[in-house]
Amino acid sequence: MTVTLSDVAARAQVSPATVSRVLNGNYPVAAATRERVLKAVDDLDYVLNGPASSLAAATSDLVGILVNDIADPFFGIMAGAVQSEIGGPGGRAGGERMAVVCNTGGSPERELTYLTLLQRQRAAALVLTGGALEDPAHAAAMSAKLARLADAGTRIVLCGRPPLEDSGAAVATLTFDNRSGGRRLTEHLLALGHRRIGYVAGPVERTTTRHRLEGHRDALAAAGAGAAGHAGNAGNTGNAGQEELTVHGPYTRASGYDATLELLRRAPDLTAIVAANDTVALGAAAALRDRGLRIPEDISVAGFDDLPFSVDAVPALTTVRLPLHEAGARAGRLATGAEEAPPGGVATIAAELMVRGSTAPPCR
Amino acid sequence: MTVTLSDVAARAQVSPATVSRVLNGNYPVAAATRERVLKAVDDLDYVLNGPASSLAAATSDLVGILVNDIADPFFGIMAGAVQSEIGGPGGRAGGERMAVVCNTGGSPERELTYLTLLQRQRAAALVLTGGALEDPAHAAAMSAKLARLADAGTRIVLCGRPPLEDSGAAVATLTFDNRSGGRRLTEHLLALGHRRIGYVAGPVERTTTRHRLEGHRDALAAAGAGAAGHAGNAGNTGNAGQEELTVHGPYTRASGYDATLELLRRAPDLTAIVAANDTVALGAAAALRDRGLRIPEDISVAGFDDLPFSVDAVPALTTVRLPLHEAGARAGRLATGAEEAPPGGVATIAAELMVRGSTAPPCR
DNA sequence: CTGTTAGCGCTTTCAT
DNA sequence: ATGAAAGCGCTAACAG
Repeated sequence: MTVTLSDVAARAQVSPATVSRVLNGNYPVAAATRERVLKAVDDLDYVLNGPASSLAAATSDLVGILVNDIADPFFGIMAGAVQSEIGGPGGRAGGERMAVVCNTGGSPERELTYLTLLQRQRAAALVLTGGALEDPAHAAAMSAKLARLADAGTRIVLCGRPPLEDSGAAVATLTFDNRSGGRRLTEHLLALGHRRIGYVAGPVERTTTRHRLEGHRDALAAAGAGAAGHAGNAGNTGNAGQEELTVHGPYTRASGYDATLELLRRAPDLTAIVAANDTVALGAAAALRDRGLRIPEDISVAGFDDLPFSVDAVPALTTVRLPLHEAGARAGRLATGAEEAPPGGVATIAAELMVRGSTAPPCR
Repeated sequence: MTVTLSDVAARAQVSPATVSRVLNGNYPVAAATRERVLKAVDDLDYVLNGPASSLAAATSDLVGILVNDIADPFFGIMAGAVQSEIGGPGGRAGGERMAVVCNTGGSPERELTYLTLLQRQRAAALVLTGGALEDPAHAAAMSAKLARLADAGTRIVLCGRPPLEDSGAAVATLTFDNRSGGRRLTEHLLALGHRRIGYVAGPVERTTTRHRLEGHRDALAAAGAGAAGHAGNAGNTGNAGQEELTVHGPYTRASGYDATLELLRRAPDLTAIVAANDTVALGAAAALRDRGLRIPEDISVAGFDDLPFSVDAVPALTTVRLPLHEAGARAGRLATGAEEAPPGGVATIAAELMVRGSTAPPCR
């Protein structure tokens, strides 16, 4: 019923082995023979049996992509870029890899389970995107599983995630400089004259959250120290009270909205709000608007990531640009071996401050 | 080196068949035996070989999802919803299906190639999202391939795409009512008093583009007829000049921007612009702003889809809401057989008009 | 409820 | 450059 390799072989009057060689193009075959085989394939409408092929070859052409949430453009952009480079149709000849996108929803169990599932599929490569959970037990479990996968020949790439601590596994890492980005953003606000800055952070125990927040606090601390040096007055820029001006929540618009209301309650004299990312910033802006506050006249707002919609916010959102597409594309090339791993296995990807209309000097 | 089913069997002192039965949970096994097997699996850190399993069972647990562009939230939301229902980790017991997301970029060749690739993988199901190309040759090729896939046992679901014309293949279809949505949106503008309405359409030869545009023109035609009936004056609401007020382009912000400038050039007296979707509308709004026009005082703007960012536009975007998440989830259930196909195989999903701040009566 | 026995369709040495 | 043959690791009848 279903046509197999040997059917093709029979029709082309060659052995199954030859057909296989033609199809895989990884072995010399006489041009004439190749033509004959290709014609037979066409005549018979033959489609290779992937599982059989993967079983025999002990590897598949599946590339796993782990994301928190594919509906979020932050991940969608990276996933799309990875895909464009792993050689789907239209890619280089023979490259017919497909992307298996796995939504972890930020759950550690699912992350681990997907790793197992991908191991089961004998995935050719694995790209883990976005920040990592900070739980040590989970990190250890991940490292162990990744090491096993790497041993089995699966290429591992981290994209927008900090390098693995321990694991001796050969893992290529592209990490975003969230810390510097966060620092530069807050420095920008400080330079404008802001002193009371609210911070809507991401969920706790995630590297992205922590790094961005640390950058923010680094900037505050530096400014506080500087001010103290100048006038012996650390004012409100020190870390005292910083906790009070920080609210954690998921990377969602709703979280930005609610957290902003809460911050306003805690500190009505806020002149700026920094959000964990652009989506959260949109929620923050909505809350401020609903409170009758003008941006940036009454209060400045800033985000992070520079997602496509951010430039269209009104006023346009000041944010930190992460080259998501470029990073994803590079991750895709690393996953296929088309590009060399960076020296030391880790490359840090710079974040760029984008100053736009949503931030301005505080009006006194 | 790598541990196999029989290793587990040996350790648990049972036959390989029993281990397989435990793992697949589709056959009665004594509780005690099951425990023993599970323990051996755990001890040995055994991971099932997916390709081998798929080869023997003649089916895989892969579900293909075809999208135009996964970075676009329109597709990201649907893909995420499909995924959440096909029973990845955390889904119902035993359901360990994974989603293979295929970016076609709107290219017919890639669409076809991905179909072949998924056929090669013996995908358990296939979800095709978004509008279809209108080229008859391509449509025929798609139908033929889908029929073959369906024959081979792959469940086919169309999500947000019109039903297949010919194909006798058993395909479940969830189609968006783009036409009604488009009509209602334009009716809303007409009711507000707009008569000169520009339309930034999507790419030609796509069903989504055509249906939305037809809805728009239906509304105009109806209004023209009505006006004629009343006062013998079809004014500018007839189809005369409609071509001039329509510009086609891709579903991108840039297209919205450029097309709007072009429309303004052609017809400076426009009082409203309808965009093919929200992303395009954002570009249109940006162009208008750059031209110094206020929304909605000087000119109204409307989109389509109601993507998450649309409510945060300033002013909030009037648009047509498509229940992308719900549709995707349902498609996922259809793909796994968890839900019955709708009667006749086709369900039309209603679009809901969302009137917000970006549309208002034209000011004379 | 459990074991035995054949393959599933392909790749890949090893010959020639 | 091509063919022959031996599995890859698992599932699914079929017995018992």
